[in-house]
Amino acid sequence: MPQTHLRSATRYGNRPTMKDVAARAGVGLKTVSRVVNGEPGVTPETERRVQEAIDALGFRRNDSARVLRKGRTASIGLVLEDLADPFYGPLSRSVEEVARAHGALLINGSSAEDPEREQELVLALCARRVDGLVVIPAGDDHRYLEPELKAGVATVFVDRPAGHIDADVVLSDNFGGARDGVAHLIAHGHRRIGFIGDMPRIHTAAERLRGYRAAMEDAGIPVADSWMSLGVTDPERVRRAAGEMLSGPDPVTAVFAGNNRVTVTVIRVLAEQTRRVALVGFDDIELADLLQPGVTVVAQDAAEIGRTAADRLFRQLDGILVTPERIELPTRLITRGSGEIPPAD
Amino acid sequence: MPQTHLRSATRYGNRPTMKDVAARAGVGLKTVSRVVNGEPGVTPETERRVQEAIDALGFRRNDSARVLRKGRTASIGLVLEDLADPFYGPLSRSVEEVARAHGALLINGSSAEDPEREQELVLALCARRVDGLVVIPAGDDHRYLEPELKAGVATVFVDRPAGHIDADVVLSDNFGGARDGVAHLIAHGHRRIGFIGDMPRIHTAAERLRGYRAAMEDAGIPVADSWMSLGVTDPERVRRAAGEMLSGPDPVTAVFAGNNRVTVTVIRVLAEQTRRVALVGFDDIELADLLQPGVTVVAQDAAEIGRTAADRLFRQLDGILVTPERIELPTRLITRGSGEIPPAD
DNA sequence: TAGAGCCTGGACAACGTTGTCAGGCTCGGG
DNA sequence: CCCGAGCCTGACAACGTTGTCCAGGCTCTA
Repeated sequence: MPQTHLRSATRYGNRPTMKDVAARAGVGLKTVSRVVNGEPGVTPETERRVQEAIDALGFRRNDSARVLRKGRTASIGLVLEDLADPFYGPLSRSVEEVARAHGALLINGSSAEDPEREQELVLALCARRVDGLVVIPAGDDHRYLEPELKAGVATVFVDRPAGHIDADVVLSDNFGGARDGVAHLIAHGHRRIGFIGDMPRIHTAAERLRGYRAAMEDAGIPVADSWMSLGVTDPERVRRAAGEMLSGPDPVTAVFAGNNRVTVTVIRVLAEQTRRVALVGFDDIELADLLQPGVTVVAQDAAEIGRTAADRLFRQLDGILVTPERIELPTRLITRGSGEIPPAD
Repeated sequence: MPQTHLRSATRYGNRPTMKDVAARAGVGLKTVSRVVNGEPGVTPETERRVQEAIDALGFRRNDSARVLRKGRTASIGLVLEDLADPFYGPLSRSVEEVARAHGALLINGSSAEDPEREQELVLALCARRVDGLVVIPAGDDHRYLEPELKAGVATVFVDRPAGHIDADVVLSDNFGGARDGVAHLIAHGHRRIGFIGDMPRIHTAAERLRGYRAAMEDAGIPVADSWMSLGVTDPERVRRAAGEMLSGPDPVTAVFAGNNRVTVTVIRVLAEQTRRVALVGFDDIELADLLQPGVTVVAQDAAEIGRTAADRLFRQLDGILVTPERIELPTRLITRGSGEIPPAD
């Protein structure tokens, strides 16, 4: 019995509880609770005594117990691909900002594009009873979330729709953006245009590829297989892919890069070329305007996407929304030079 | 009484509890707990029945209750300045990676360089009983953390030391890095070198300024006041500051930029100059090698800093460390061209 | 076949907080 | 002087889980 007491006392390294504060202030437990939560009905004198005890003991309310009692954690989870990616930093920050406005904290997790890890993270967040989830999906089957949705966990998907479940999704107009970007190249006289992008099993990559194809078809240009390189993002392979489409029997005069990582590598490759090759990239990159030439991109607004998703999440939590929706945000073509280079052949 | 039951049932939107699972499986509550936690002492047959009930009900353990009971949350907090800053993304990611290896989740918070907000965030994290804290300080007085430290919250400061308390800190060798960077300019013949940095009340800024002064003094070069611009980071003011030191009566032939944001703006200003001015920046920036000329920088390894800090945090949690230490990580001078431009005067 | 020992399962308290409710006090009016 | 209204205060249960402890049934051996 004394042992039990000892253990409980060292539990959080001797953290005082409301009971301790109450004892020291000579009041009841509930009175302490009232003071801590700013509830009315406490005499100034009593409040002063309690506050004194709180300061003296360094008391800090235990939110775990509070959550258990109240059922709301005032925290939301954000599962994304990789926080180190410059696209996700601002996105995460804007989600945090909205959460903060609603008094909630943000728990971040990186899935590293691994579906299993995504599920693991999401379920861990659910076990902590986050009030809501913003998920940038890595996998394409999210039925494992059904019990959670039924239990009332607000959920918004971002960047790619959820697989096999009906949920809100906020994303950029990947198709339209890519189509416009490629059309821009065509408008500048290009016909042999290369495409380097991620695996089509990734929704954004598939949509952008579709946009590329649509633009080419609209212009009546048949696409050669050698112009497309899919499932390629690591620098080494992008380098090889770009090299091939630039030197083949039917060399391209322009390249459309499917995402920011690809764009960066393509810039490097093009810098080594003697021939001038046009480039439009999907996603903006920092300092793109300072390069020679400036890099023309199809930009998405990561912060705006995050804000929109988080807004929707909290509206779900307020019980305002019921029907899952798909929200597509427009992209913006930013011309800086690289996309306006005329074909050299 | 029936009302109470109704409320409890709708608490988390009808989330099943171990009690519900136990009832459905026809076993005791504790048996469910054992199955969920993989504890021994359950027949395969019983386990099967329990597992079935769990799946049927979509049960997910409530970690809030678990935490309350066990005293460990398996989560750590990271308070930084701004997750959208390219320096902090990789840092956060590497902290997350270490946390993950220890089975912990990461809660992120951005202080926006506001001391009050920092404190608010840190205390909110403490109320949630995070096991540990990694803090990039915004304020310079952290005595408010004393009760927490005493209560056993592991804490590591990053980038700047804690104020008025004794705690671990992991940072770059800001002084040495800046001194080396400036010495590099001096070695290339410069004598009139400008310095643009943040307010000296920020530790890193002060250290870098000290490094600048040390390098100049080592070379026996007296520093003119008009060469130094402190407390300047927003583009507009950097622009003005740079303009002044480039056009004054005693114009500089080289600039040392105190952080990544300053560097970017200075690059823009220099690009507009006819005269060629040398530049070395503190912090690496993306694509720095693709610019004309490439940007010479003093680089810190954000990921390594995060990893080191998180490692130390968990070592504290394992009870291995006792004495707070200051760990300084080396910086690396990366020459790319802009720092090797000879003085033009 | 009886007893010892092991294995499985369940009852119960506790973690720290908050919602409910009732008791006691003060104050003013009749 | 008494009574009711209104304000403070505190006792108590409950949130969902896990640690402790004990009971009952089984196996194995003598």
